[in-house]
Amino acid sequence: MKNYNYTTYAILGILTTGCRSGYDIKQLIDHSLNHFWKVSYGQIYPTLKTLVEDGLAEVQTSSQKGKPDRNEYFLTSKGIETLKSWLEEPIHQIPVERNEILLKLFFGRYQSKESSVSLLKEYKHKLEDRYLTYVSIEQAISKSKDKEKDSLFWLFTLDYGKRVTKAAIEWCTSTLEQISDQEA
Amino acid sequence: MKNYNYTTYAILGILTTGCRSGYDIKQLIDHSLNHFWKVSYGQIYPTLKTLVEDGLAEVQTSSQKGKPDRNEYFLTSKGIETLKSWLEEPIHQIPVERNEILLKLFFGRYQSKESSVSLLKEYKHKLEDRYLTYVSIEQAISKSKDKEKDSLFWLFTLDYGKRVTKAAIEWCTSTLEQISDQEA
DNA sequence: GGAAGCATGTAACCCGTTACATGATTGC
DNA sequence: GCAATCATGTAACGGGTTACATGCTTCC
Repeated sequence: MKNYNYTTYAILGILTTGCRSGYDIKQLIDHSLNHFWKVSYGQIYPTLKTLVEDGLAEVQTSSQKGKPDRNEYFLTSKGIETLKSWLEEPIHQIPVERNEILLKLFFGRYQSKESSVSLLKEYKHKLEDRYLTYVSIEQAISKSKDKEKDSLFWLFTLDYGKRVTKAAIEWCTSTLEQISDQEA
Repeated sequence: MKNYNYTTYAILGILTTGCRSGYDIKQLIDHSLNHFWKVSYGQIYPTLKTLVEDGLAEVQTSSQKGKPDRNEYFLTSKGIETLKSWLEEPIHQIPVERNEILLKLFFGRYQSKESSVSLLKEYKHKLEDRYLTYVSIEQAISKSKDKEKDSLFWLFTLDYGKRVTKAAIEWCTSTLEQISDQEA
């Protein structure tokens, strides 16, 4: 079986959730996977094309009144098999997150104390925003009446986001304290 | 002032630490920045070339007995200015970490319970390894007699790695429990 | 009249990894 | 004799973002 990149598997997976068009896929990613996965239209449309070429999906163009035509994609059984076999594959390696603030802090000696402090404060603020976003998405999923079977798994990914973000916020607090205490 | 990519700033920063050659830079990154930054030779050598072209650094080729020639790079004052002004710039956005295991879990409904469990266990194991690596690097830095002024900042970045990794490990434990409890 | 949402798509560009090429010395 | 370490570099490829192009409808 041919190997695809992660983006292709992500799209394959999203096609199982009821999303059908490139536009739908983008919406779902932006609203539900955004904390650990991003995809642009520049990837989505070409990928959908190759899915069809490789027989993993089929297209159907539907006309709608008042809206542009939609190309709707449906997984074939081959598509479902490809997805499932990827899901069963072991994880290759945990990614190294490139972190701009750590890079700047690493060279902190060449920076004023004030500058390090303001970078950290700003970063902390962004993390706090992110945390609140996670909480609100979590509540939206928990409250939704049509408890899909997916929702448990979606909550797991949000829980990950919350825990890791919280740890990062605590690190900001601790680091800010240490920088302030230093040669006070 | 021209804008460069992060890799360029990373290399600019590393040149302040006493590393002089492309080889040295790679060594330092692999040993000290590896938990939040990676760079390959395919980036280092071309970048060093453009640093010289843009007047941010100067080269000096030195012959050594028993070893190949080394191209040693030294920052110019323009290079130091460029680094400093980047350090003072605010962070643009916190990165979205692409996470393969979250992507697979997101589609967990199409996967057997056993498969999700084994993915998580394997992931947890890798995180635990990573955690231990951080601890040992931390100890090496703390014990080193020549306490450089950099070491405090280096320890900050390791602390970040430890905290975030620990949170991720705890998430694995919690998620594994929840999957096991489910329709037991 | 204008913004926002729906909808699809391409081309240029940037960035990064991998594989390849070369070659000397040291230690097992 | 072989592996490892030191050392530099390029080319091909893969992946991703951004900007651009198009155009209709609905709501303010």
